[in-house]
Parts: sequence; structure tokens; C-alpha cells
Amino acid sequence: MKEEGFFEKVYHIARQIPYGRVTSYGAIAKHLGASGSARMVGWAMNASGGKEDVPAHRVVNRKGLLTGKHHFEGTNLMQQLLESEGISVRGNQIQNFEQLFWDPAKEL
DNA sequence: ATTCTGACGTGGG
DNA sequence: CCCCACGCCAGAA
Repeated sequence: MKEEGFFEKVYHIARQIPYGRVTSYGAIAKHLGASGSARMVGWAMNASGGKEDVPAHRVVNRKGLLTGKHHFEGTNLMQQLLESEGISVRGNQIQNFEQLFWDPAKEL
């Protein structure tokens, strides 16, 4: 059994995000025990780059803002993916964010 | 080894 | 709610 690096930990949580739901970097980081280092979570997503089955488009910042949309291929790919799942997105802001928020430490 | 950056979060004003 | 500053830690040059 090889040990899970920081990335794999993040991927493991991200893959468990239910369809039509979203979560924040901080929530994942906190669940990993890396609370405060939320940046590492987002960075791990960038490292995945779609290479893994990580639904990075379901991960946003605590404000429900699609801060990382620029890292996706197009300029609105992330938004389209979210809307494709039934999530309403207004510009870079997710509507009903509180309602769609999925807390790994709480619901997992 | 050092330096810088970064898909964030929190606190103060 | 906005804006500003600091902290966080892993990786690249």
C-alpha cells in the first residue's frame, strides 16, 4: 500500500462530491486536517488538471465563486459543467450556494 | 539552500 | 457586503 500524498487525499474527497453539489476548498482542507492550508487543496486540483476523475468544477471558494474557472480550458467551461448538473451560476457566482454546499466533514 | 508563487481563509476596519 | 493584510505549506526555478 503506497501512502497517499496530499494530492490523493484531495482527489479522494473531491471524487465523493455528489452530483449537482459543490463544496469549498477550506471544507476539504479542514477534513484533511490541513485547515488553514486551503490553498494546497486548490493547488492539488490544478495538479490533477482533469488527469484524474476529479470534478474540480464542483469545488469553489467559500463564497461560492468560481475562482478557478480560468484554469479550465475555455473561459466558461466550469460554469457550463455546473449548469449541466442543474446548478445555477450567475457570472462566477453560484446561486443558492448554501443550499448546494456539500460538507465532507458533515455529510460524508 | 533560498525565493516566489498560488483554484484560500480569516480577521480587522 | 467591500477592501487590506497575514498566514498557510507544497512545489518549481
